[in-house]
Amino acid sequence: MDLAKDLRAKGKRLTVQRRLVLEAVQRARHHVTAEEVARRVRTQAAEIDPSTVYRNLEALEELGYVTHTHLGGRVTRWHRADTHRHGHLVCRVCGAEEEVSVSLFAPLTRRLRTERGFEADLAHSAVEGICRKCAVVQS
Amino acid sequence: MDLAKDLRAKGKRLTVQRRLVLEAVQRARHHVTAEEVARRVRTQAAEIDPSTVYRNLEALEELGYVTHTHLGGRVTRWHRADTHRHGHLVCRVCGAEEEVSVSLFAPLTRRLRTERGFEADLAHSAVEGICRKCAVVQS
DNA sequence: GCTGTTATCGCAACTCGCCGCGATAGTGGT
DNA sequence: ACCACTATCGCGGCGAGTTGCGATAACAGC
Repeated sequence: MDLAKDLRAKGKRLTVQRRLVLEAVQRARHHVTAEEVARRVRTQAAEIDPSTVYRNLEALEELGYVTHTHLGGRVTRWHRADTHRHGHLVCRVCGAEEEVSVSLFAPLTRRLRTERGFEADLAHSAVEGICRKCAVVQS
Repeated sequence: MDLAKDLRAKGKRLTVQRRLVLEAVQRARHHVTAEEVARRVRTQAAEIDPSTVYRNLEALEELGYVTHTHLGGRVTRWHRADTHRHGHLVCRVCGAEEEVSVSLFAPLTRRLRTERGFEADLAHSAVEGICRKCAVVQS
């Protein structure tokens, strides 16, 4: 697929900065914060402003290349859009993150759709709680 | 119940600022942001610093008087702790908020506990998605 | 290629939430 | 009442993320 052509078809342009931001997210093995993307990008090209990184992450999400997830409540993580969808469990005590299959959320999603007409995206926000390890310690 | 006595028993003090922050949250009909609390408080007492509001909300939460919920991912809302527990649905398109009974989350909570040993607090974070009204418009 | 249009960039400044520090003022003990 | 102790306060400043604006450069049309 031709990235430049795809972008142009949507009235967007392929800039050096945009390409580097996209590559940084795609190369990342796991989820990364915007700040991590900015750091990675700067090792490649001298002076790319943080605001440019934020704007490009937003633009690339709109175009369907990347997505973001809210972990905890304050932290936002970005990852490529073509990997399998999954939910997140975040421990409030130790901060550990676990991934869970979205199929676990399916019954709730279905119920919210039929009972409230609400199309939930449970993969977008993490589920906060206390993980097994910390639950033992606390009690 | 004697607020001052209750606080003292926990090694905390009852200051003017703390009382005003608590009252502001309790008087609020719905959930309020820290900034709204700060504004309400300032109409009562001249100069209360925003940082004082943040610290007091935190302290009051620790003491069990208030709780907070992450809506959307960026916004944090506070409310009194003695009302019934409930979950939140937030529409990504129009921003509308709906409350839902926590009982809807019970099956998922149970499943996460038995299968992953994870004690989820689904009332703490909002579920993002698209509400009935916006779903119709979009399609 | 050359040129006009305008998406995007870098910069500066701003907001929100948070933290460290010295000053202030609740609180328990005399 | 007064004093010592220390939780809490106001202030200044930091970090992440956002926004407005003039400058730059990607793209389309000739």
